[in-house]
Amino acid sequence: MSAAPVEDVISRLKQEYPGARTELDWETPLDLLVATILSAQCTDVRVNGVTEGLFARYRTAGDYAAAEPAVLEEEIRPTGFYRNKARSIQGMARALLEDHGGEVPRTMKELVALPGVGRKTANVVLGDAFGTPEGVVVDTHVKRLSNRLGLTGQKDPEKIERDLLEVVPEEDRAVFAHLLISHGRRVCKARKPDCPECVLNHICPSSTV
DNA sequence: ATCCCGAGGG
DNA sequence: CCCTCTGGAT
Repeated sequence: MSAAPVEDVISRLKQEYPGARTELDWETPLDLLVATILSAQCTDVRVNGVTEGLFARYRTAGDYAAAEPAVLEEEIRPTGFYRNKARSIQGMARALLEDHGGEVPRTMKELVALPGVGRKTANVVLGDAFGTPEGVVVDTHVKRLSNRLGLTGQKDPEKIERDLLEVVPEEDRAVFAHLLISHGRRVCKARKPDCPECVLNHICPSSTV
């Protein structure tokens, strides 16, 4: 079967998940930036469990920069990759202090220049914290569902993003990832996709029903 | 054994 | 392109 029409995918998922948004807990752009760094290869439920206490203690870039590395490592340990993530957070925080007056920058170019921040994290911050998406968030769910739906045949996240930018309307850029992530977690799961319960099963080239 | 809102280095 | 980094759930 050919690729699912992206406008149908979006409209049906909007009906299914009205008000879909990030399920990471955050108050400030810095919170979201840290939470997104912590979310690598980790469920958002686990990230939220860690950030609940973390964000109460670390309110500014200076707080992260001043932390004892071993202490921060222990505080974020349950999210996995804790040494790399602690290094990323502290390097990112120092770069904010040195180059951006302690504030989170608002452009893709500046965000991806921060240690530990790639396009995925930058797209999350731009789309969700600032409401000015420059691209499309491609995480493990967006990657999997975009391939199953035939919206791309690529495996590399940057190539997937290029394909998606061509077909996803600009006004839906930010919500698109949240729709696919919501659906990916509840129905179009990695191990056992629940095709009989999927609202896209009639237009999905990978549907088993 | 596989997967979870990845990034950096080789 | 590949590999590594890490822990916890399923």
